[in-house]
Amino acid sequence: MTYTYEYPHPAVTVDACLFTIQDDRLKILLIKRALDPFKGDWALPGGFVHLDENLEQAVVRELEEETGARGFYLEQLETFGQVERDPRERVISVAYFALAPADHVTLRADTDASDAAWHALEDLPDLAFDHAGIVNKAVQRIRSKVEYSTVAFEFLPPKFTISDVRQVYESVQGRPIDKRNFQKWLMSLNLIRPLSEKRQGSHRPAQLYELDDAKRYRSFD
Amino acid sequence: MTYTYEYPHPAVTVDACLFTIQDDRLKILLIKRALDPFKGDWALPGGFVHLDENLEQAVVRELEEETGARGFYLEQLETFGQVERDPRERVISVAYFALAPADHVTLRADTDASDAAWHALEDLPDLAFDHAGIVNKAVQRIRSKVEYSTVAFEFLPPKFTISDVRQVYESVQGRPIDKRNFQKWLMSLNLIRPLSEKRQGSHRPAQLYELDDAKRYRSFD
DNA sequence: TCAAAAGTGTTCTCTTTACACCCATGC
DNA sequence: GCATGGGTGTAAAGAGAACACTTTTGA
Repeated sequence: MTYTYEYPHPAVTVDACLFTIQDDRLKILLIKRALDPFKGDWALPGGFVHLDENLEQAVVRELEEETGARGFYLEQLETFGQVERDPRERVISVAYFALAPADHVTLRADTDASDAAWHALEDLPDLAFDHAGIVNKAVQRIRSKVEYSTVAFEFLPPKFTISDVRQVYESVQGRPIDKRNFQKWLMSLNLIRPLSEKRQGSHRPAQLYELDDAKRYRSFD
Repeated sequence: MTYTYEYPHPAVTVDACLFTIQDDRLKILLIKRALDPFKGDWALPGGFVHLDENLEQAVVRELEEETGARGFYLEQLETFGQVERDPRERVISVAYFALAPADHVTLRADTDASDAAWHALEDLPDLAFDHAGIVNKAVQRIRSKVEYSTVAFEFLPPKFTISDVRQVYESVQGRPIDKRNFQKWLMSLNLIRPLSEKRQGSHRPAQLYELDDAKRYRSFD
């Protein structure tokens, strides 16, 4: 079956930059392409938008296919439409970024991808298409968003300690943060509630907190 | 002539929110649609992306057709792709916003538009498609961008007074700003250079300045 | 001489930063 | 008892906000 139009139409894809924090490093999910073009190269998960689904639905579908997980924080990043970005035909890609706690995701390769893996940002392989540029933009966006909003909590599981939160900020910003100042600041935001549990370890137990759900995502100011 | 594809393709358009400041108010350029759908309604200027042009080129082309002007500050806003947003076929629209000094633009209606006019934001007519939502997003974006970058200067002509700058900020933010604090802040940024001219009026002449071009667009921090 | 906008400093408040020691647990 | 990360306060500096009068011109 074929589809015919009076004017030429581009193809439209969605691509996702799914980030998580693992081993105190910001990491991104990449898939190894099983098909040409760029067969064997690493690339962002993504695919063509179906005509009967919204853009967000397309990203959610693609991410679910790759990771088996749902319910990521998802936000549109930017649309990339350079004429020559895909050698096959004119392809306009709407890029999204998504955030998830590492344990929320179970990787599974599907038909489009021969492999899927987390990659630390400081150590990325060469990427297919213009995906390196997309990843750059996404990283910039997350770094700045963490400064003026509560997105950082999207990297955390439902129960967490204050040190967990601080480590997220340190991983994203790539620098150490003063423990006392950070705690004071975080508490002044009134975002989190202490639980009656503590986390045990071979040291003093740490108070666990949960995010006040009404405040799950907000900008400061 | 027709165009045939193996899979269905959406149409892709660009839409532009061109803002200016006129009479101390933030205004947006709208065109009155000459054709169905939404014939006779006001809408954002825009049109279909040609397959041999980049997205930015498409916006520049469309704006030039409507206004006869070039060289706007232009930035991608967001892509709108709800399934039902256009009654004709699946249309995905990449929205941009553009800023210009009022005197940079001469309106001219072309074949697609029976009319083109500036509209104050507090007094917008009903808009075609989902354009009201696009305008909302664009206004939010400009308001916040003015706070953390030098975009405001894109509303100003090459020579301006400090009061001119302040009035831009007041118009965008919709509230008065303390004259002394504003001047201190602006000067501390080291963005502008005094000229040897002054602007005359029926009051004390005002020092004219120009923007240091190396600093035309930058974020604070 | 009056109306209109230009130009100019100081004080106070609040926010941000720097910095060091004791605590509770597991081994 | 020692190693590990958890938990806590104060002082100094810097940024932002409040606030009023004199100057220069054209009419």
